[in-house]
Amino acid sequence: MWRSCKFSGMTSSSPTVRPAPGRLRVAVPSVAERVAAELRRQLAEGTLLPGTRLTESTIAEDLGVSRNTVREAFAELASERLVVRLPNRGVFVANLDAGDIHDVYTVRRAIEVSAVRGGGSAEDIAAVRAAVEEGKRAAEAGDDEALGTANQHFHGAIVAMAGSPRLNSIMGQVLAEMRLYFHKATMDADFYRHYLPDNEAICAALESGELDRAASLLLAYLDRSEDNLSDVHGAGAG
Amino acid sequence: MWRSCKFSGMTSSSPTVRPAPGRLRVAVPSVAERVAAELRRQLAEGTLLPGTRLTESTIAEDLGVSRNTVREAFAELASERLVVRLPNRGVFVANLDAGDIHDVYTVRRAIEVSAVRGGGSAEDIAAVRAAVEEGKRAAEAGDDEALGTANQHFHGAIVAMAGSPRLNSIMGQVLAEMRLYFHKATMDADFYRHYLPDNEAICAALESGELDRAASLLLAYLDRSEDNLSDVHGAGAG
DNA sequence: AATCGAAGGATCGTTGAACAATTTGAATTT
DNA sequence: AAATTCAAATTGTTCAACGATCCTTCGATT
Repeated sequence: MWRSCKFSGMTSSSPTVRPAPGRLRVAVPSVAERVAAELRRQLAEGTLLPGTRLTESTIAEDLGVSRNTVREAFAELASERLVVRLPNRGVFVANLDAGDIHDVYTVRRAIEVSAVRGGGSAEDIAAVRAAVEEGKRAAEAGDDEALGTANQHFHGAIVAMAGSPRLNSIMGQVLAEMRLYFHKATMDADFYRHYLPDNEAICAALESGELDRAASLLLAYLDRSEDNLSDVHGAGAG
Repeated sequence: MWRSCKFSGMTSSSPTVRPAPGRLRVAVPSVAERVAAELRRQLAEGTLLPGTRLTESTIAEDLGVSRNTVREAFAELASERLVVRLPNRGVFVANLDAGDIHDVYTVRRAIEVSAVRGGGSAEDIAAVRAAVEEGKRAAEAGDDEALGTANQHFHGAIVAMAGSPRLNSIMGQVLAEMRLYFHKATMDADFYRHYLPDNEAICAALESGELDRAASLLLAYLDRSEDNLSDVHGAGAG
């Protein structure tokens, strides 16, 4: 269940290292952050499925870090709702139910529509366009994985138009939650393929400055997407 | 700077306590959570001002907990953006700048407007009304503190209309960030008083089902509020 | 005299071990 | 079959230690 993936060992102290004199150090992530990143990666990848229990000591050993550090990583992931902490019982990979999915879409409707209504710079819109084309290429190549990724890029680019670090961060978390759900639900191979025309239409509306139109297209898209996903859920899970 | 406020001591073990047989225990918050709550309280109250450094060992001693526990609490507060962690330098109370304020308002515009557009149940709207009246009473009583609180209740009730746990949580964090800023900026005693008519108008529009009108009133309110706050900032801080 | 660089001290980051409290599941009893 | 007891496993929390890093001070150099 746990592939042994100690990441790059943390420092052997060579005697005379000058610690990069200038003020511009690259801010090496702490061990706790790296553990969180590693777990996040496995969650996104589907190695860790919803409901899986994450035992502190096991993860500590597997990653070669102390329990306390794992704990800090858990706190981070819990704040992102990727894992759930049951007091005295342990940490479990979040298992989204129908209500969560609806809630996630409520958040997406709020911030994506708002971002579209506010419009964006030429570069922002170019990034949206790039995601649309990325999706088309993935569809032609028949790469479903890449298609899903492109779709997330599309919606990420939509939110990025607002130029808000906080909205970007929220969107990132929400997309991570959705990824979690996707691994649980078995869905059509071309689940995303249906949305390519929507993405194209929304992007076109943005490019021609029809913000209101883009917003209503997006809203309709999100509603439909939520419906489809709920159907999948009904079929795929108990 | 730190009032000694060890919270209720954590358990002396009496020999034969039966641990409340049933499954319905009240989920006592962990020590880390209580530390986070205590710090959050002091941040909201203004005891801890923006820029203040929070030293692990000091807080650990003051609250009578271990450094590791304080660390977990810091992680929680950092995820809420109430404190900022500078690697190897320490944890500081977040010090919002003009960009942060703008960003916070971007988030508020997104989620508050969206919530209003979606409308709410009779109870939801009644809660909004209650917050409006709470504000009126505070204004009459000349209680500025209560006025600010009522205003936050008003906007909290707006978002609560969406019935989304995630949006509520986001709004809670955003309001906490604003409170942080308010303690730093010295503003007119009746800063909020100007907004009472706006709140009333928005609430009235909601009650009569004019959702679009309520949404545009709210949007205008938020824009004006952001402007006012930016002015205060320009005057009050360097 | 101003600048640069080398000690010193303080604090953070992380570890490892320890122990109490709690949950869980199995064995035992009624 | 239901209830009770008991032991094992895991979490929650503390404590002590140590290297790494930052900040300050002090002294040497140009």
